[in-house]
Amino acid sequence: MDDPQIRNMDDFASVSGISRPTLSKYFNNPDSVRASTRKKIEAALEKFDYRPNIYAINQNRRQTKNIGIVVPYLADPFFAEIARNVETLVIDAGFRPIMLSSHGDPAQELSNIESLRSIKPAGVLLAPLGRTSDRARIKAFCEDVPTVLFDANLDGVGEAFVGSDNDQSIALIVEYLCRTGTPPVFFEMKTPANPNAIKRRTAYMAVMEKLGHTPHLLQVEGEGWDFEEVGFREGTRVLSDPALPSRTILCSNDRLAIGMLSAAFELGEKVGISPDCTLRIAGHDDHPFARYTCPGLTTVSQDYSAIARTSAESLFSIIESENRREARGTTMFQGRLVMRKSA
Amino acid sequence: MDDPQIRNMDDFASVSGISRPTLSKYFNNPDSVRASTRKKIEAALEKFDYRPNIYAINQNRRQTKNIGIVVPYLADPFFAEIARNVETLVIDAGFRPIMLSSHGDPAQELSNIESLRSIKPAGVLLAPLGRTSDRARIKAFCEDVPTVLFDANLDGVGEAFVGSDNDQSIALIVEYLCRTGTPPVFFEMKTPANPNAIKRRTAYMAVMEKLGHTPHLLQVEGEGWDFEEVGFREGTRVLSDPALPSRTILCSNDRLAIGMLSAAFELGEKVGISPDCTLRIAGHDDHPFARYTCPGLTTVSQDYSAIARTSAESLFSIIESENRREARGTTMFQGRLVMRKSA
DNA sequence: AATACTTTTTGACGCGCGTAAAGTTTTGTA
DNA sequence: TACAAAACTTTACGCGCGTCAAAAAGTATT
Repeated sequence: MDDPQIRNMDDFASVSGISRPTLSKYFNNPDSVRASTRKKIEAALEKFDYRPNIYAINQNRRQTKNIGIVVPYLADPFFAEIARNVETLVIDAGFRPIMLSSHGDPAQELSNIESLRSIKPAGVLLAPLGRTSDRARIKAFCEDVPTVLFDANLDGVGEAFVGSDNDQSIALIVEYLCRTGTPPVFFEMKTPANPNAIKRRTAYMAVMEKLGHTPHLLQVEGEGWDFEEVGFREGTRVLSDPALPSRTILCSNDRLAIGMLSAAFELGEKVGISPDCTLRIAGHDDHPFARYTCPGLTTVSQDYSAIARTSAESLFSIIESENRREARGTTMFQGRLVMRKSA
Repeated sequence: MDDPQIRNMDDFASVSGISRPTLSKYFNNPDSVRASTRKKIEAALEKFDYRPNIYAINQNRRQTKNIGIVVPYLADPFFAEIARNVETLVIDAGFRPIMLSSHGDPAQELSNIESLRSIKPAGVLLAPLGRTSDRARIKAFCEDVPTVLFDANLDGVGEAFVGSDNDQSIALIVEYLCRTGTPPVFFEMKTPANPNAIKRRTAYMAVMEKLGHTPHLLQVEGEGWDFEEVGFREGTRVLSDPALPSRTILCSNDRLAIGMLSAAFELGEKVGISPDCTLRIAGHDDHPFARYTCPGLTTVSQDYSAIARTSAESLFSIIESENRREARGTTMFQGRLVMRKSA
């Protein structure tokens, strides 16, 4: 780093011996200038500490390099993990990720996309809240900004959707549970906050009917995103109820199951598949902590990295193709049964 | 919303009947204009959809309204939770939070602060990686941008530090464990990734000496941030070792403890304080999931929201005082014993 | 009603960079 | 060596807003 303070691209043009428009081309895309010029510029960059002013750049470019990433609840390790995957892909593709969490709140979700609008992103990767999302306002946003939905779908909103096939994954675990013991009841929140809850409920109903069993829903009270707490509190209640229709419980997601396993432990229930067990509990998602429950949680895994990669790549291709609207694509990945000891 | 497209502040000046410089004042600080003009402007904002271009604003203002928030690992619920607290405070104070995760990687941490530099933030709230952080480069950054450290300290870096008093909190739990049973061994990673590990180790040594007991460190292998995995794998090994010096284990953090509880369960150990138990396990942090382990994890809580609030507020006051350097302040909050059933 | 004070308007410049047009140099090819 | 194509330089304008100075208008005080 040398002495003369480089204040702008003009200064840097002087010291590097390259004209400003060429520098501008270079910073926009280093491969767009001749190799010999590129070398000169990069040699100068070594010597002098200069970075283009990001605000001046974005003010004038019709399209920024920003990509918004919005997830429903970042403090949920499932979303934290998928967001981390997406973020890395966005950086590697040469974009600037702006990560926002809706904190489970539809108003925050709207405020997030409005705040994204003001930074004129090249595109947005949105995992919506789902049921509680303001579909109309989000749709309006997607008209203006190329957006790919992931994790949860909103019919007809955005350029594409990438997620898990809940029908398939729920069928997978329900069939497994039926094959290896008594058919499961389905444990969920009456007014579920998590995005795919309704899909999973209907998938459970359908596959139980198909297998010739009577579906049973345990729809418990509870608001918000503190799923473990709901699983624990309502699990304690449900497990103490002699009218519980089945001792095999499929939870709508792993976090509910984690809470319920804790409740079962407190109640002295022995959870698992061995003959002396009194209860089976299964979940859905393969949450990062699911393998450390007691016993380890049997669940269905979602392919985090495939979902992240596919949604990011389809956004990139939409951005590159100058937003020309093609048919709205839907990609759904298959769940995989993760057999541990809880069911 | 009316028809005429408002493209910039000039357009909005026309339709609102207020001059552009006055509008500029208003958007900078609504209270800086007369109430009557404010009303006129806000009436026009109701009718017309206009928001100042954020890039043009920030290009010209010497100070932006951006505040960077950097945490070591956002997929760790502890940091997710504290980051969520901080983010809310930043928004409420009228700033724009830019949340970044270092993903446990010192190179990423540097890349995060460099990327923050380019958006010219008014200030930064940084929870450093600690031991592995590039102290010199971070210090250099803090010379240019007002920065408050939280969670982990880097000596002499930044304007202030806000965190937990590890000496006090470790003493609290060690004294409790000694009072109620055999003195604990300390379980940690040999080369710990989490920021406060070393502080906790030395605090454990000191308080054990003070109480007249021989400290024992179990320093296990393991890299990275997959603490539950380390706790499980090495916990399995350690618990099977007949030479284990004490059946009371204090883990350096709750995530290690969660893994170890899982290992204990697998091994058929009964963890807890009742007479028939063979093992006691305690942690540190009061991790969001600590109450759902089997049994519930006895630990020391950190005051998330106090740390968040104090660090945010001290940054705000530094920003308002125009960065005039005062003495570097250090605030440490006391831990609180959280007695559950594991110890 | 006259005065002093506050607020707004008018007009103008600058921020740092994107980008276009026209002219000049370099490079690749025959 | 000549010549066309590609890359670069020069010149110039524009983006949307911050900000300043001077003039005008509005408000408060006596």
